[in-house]
Amino acid sequence: MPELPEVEVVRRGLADHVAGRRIARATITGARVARRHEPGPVDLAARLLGSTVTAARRRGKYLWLELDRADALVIHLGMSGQLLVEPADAPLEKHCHARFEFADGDPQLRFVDQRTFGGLALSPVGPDGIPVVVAHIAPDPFEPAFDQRAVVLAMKRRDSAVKRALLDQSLVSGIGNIYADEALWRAQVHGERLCSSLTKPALSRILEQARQVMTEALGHGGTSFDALYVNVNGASGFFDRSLHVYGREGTPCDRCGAPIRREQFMNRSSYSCPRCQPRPRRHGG
DNA sequence: CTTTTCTCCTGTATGC
DNA sequence: TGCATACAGGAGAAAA
Repeated sequence: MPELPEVEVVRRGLADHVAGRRIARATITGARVARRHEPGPVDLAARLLGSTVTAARRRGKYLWLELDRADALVIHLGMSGQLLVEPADAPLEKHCHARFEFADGDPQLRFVDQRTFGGLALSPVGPDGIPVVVAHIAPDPFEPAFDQRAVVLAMKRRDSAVKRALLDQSLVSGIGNIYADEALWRAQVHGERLCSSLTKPALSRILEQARQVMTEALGHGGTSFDALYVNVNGASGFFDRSLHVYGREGTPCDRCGAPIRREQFMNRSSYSCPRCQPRPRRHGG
């Protein structure tokens, strides 16, 4: 559920409340949250002791805390991960997997994750400033390193559905199921159209719409459907009120009035307008 | 190499 | 009321 705008909201919260502070104690429980850290959660916690957080950074849906040491603490929220800034005496959440206490006292930072698709890892940082465990992810549309022309060319060469390409983080990062559907509605393209069947300007428009809808969502504090996605203060964004297709099966299209349809694609729900986004005829063309 | 499918997880909603 | 099932879906491993 957290996609680029939601992760960026969390990153800003970390920058405001955690940057510049020294970790006095880390408590990481359960092997799963630290599954990307081979030596395990206890070792991970021990290695963080005494480190000062120098910055909070992001690429796509990946977050990391830059530290005053070689490695960065990489965090992925997965489906349901939350980073919460709270006083030490706040009741412990049922699915709290990590707690960070700082040398200057309250507030502390907690990683809470119901479905445990998220996780923490320590990673060296490459010369480009990107942690090596994040290096396989392409730049997101908000980065200076994002080269839209190159992404369009890479998509054009692909023999797969355009929605699949939008969700492929090695092509362009940060886009998830919600914003992919919203971008495709705005561009008036069905997600099962093959990339290779779309013109370069059409592919370019889709990417533009993706960036645009994520910009707007960020301005609204992100999208939240159930209380799972929240910022570091536990508050939900309200961009869900501005969605045109996602989660709106049967309601009239905001452009033409046709009832929004829901289809299965890649074992997930896809929402689109049957009139504005006609299905491809045969092989996606 | 490219592309697709499977798997991980738990709370909530729905159906019989 | 209870039990079973579907669903939410990011990302990496595995398979095709």
